[in-house]
Amino acid sequence: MDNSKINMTQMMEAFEKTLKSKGLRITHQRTEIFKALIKHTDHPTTENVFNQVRKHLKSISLDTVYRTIATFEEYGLIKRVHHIDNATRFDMNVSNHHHLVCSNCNKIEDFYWPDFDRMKPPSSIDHWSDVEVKHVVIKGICSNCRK
Amino acid sequence: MDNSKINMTQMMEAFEKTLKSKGLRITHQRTEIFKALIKHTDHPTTENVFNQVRKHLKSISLDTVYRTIATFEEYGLIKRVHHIDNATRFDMNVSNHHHLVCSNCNKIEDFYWPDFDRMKPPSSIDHWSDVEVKHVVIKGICSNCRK
DNA sequence: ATCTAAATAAGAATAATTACCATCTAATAA
DNA sequence: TTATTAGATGGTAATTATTCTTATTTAGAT
Repeated sequence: MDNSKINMTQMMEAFEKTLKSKGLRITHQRTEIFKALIKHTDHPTTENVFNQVRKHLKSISLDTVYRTIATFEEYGLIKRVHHIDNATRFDMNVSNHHHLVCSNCNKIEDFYWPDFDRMKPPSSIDHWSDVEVKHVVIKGICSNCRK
Repeated sequence: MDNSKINMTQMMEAFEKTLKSKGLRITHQRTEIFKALIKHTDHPTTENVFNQVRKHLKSISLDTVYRTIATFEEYGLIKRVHHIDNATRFDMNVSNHHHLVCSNCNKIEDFYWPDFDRMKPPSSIDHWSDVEVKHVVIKGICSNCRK
């Protein structure tokens, strides 16, 4: 068995554990949607996920994908990426990371920036409380488009 | 005459100069839309602008507001704010600044962070070129919602 | 004042997302 | 294992944001 399958199994076990601990049912649809999200690490739209899941579950409805993704987001299993074009995109990477967005093709790439993560926000925002997200978006031209 | 009117006059003159230099016509609609944007510094949606302009130009069409805002954006007169909720929002502040977003009421507030602006992105993104935007979004609870 | 390309209004079309409700099913307990 | 039931789903309609189309209007040049 190759590594990707071992990881997949581990991820699916963690997924089921999370759902159970939240009192959420483990349905065929949720399982397939989660698998699709693992497979699509390139910030898919809801439509992308829908099409992927349909390959294995032909009766899946788009609304279920919307609802399920919202549920996953609510329980921290995925992150909603601030809209870049017109469709919302999602990210299985829930660790602290940032985004590169290609001005040309709208591709989104994750990157890490520990030096930034360690910075304290300026005192001018002290009137805001519960700062739980500090996210950087950098726009430029990706290596593909530069060619 | 109070200061706000002096500033308004200056801004409108700058606006007309910009349009002329780009070969764009100075229409009644564009003028009213620009005035509405000056008035609405709280990151309005297209619909917000439309409603404001309608007070003075009852025949304005929503499509004109969309088109005009796109034109203004193209020529650097306003900035598009990365979607936070479902509607796109705009910002008359085209200087280098960042956004605070309230997790509770979705209010967007501008802030400045020179220490961040001076930072060089991590070398892990060196394969991207033409980095022209480096923007931070901080999420928290605004002073109003904290009360 | 006239002309013409650019801009607009009105409404239709499209795209993304959400709401509704009848039906189905996962999880629990008998 | 089966019955029960609240939670989840499918299909479709509705809503919301945005863009397109086309006939008409108008800003700015002549």
